[in-house]
Amino acid sequence: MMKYFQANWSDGSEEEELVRELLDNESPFFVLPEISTESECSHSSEPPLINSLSSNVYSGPTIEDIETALSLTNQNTNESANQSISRVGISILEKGLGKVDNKYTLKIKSCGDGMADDGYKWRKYGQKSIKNSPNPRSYYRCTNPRCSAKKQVERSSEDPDTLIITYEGLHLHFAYSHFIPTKPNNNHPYPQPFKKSKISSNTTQVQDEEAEAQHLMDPTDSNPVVIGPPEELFEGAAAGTQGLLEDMVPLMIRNPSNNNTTLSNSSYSSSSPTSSSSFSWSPNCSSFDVGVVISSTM
DNA sequence: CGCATTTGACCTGCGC
DNA sequence: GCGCAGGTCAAATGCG
Repeated sequence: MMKYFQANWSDGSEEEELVRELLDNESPFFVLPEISTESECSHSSEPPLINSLSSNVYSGPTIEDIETALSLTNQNTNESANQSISRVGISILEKGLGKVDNKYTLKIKSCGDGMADDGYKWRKYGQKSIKNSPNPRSYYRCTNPRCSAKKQVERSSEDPDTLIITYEGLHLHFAYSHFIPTKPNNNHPYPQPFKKSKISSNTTQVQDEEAEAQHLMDPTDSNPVVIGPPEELFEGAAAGTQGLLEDMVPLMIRNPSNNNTTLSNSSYSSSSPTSSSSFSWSPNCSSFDVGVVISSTM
């Protein structure tokens, strides 16, 4: 099932994008539980306190580091430049965000009993006690049937307040923010919520979608990356009966005041200055690997 | 009633 | 081959 995903992981852009999201303290994608005397997490209505937390939560690479890496990505196109980019990426990873076997590990302060909320909707599918560790590890899977991104959350044995989150796979949600600005004429600025569908009852549809994704990512295609006009892709997703974009809803609800930030802060708003104003689309923009999740454990 | 979580069973990979 | 540990599945359970 995952075989057609492999080819894209070596492309550093996914890594950069994933790193970027993991570190983006201005993004709504990583909302930490609120630090307050009321140990209650602010989920949907409170703005993230990332800025105030960042120094406590994460001492590794900053978004500026990622910006630097991304800017280098755009300014350099030849092979030597790519090697430079790779070095930057490695540098970023070495600064605190761990990467092991294509899994990204992020250590954050849990700020109480709540777990970090990265803004996505995860479904817990398992929990295991780990040998030599007093803390069990929880396994989460993205609830989007087209996204098989997973994450593992465990509490650090060294610091009970620190959560170790291991991300495996690239969220297709990365692509959402790139779709949104492309529909300025749409009456609804954001994708409309879809009626939540049961995963178990949509097996056939999911299979169809996976087949579609496989088709889109067919490495035998003459152009496996450019899968068509992005607008068509967007409309196809938005017009479909499957809630491809449904996860955007909690995202928007979570940070309604951050929508502009989300949009303007989209990775390629700054990384594609020379691209068409209507859309940023290039073979290097692999965030459009819709439905693509890179699995490192195959 | 629908959905998420819990949790024990099962599967798989790896080292001995 | 066997045992162990990590990862996943799925029935049971809880909750709104």
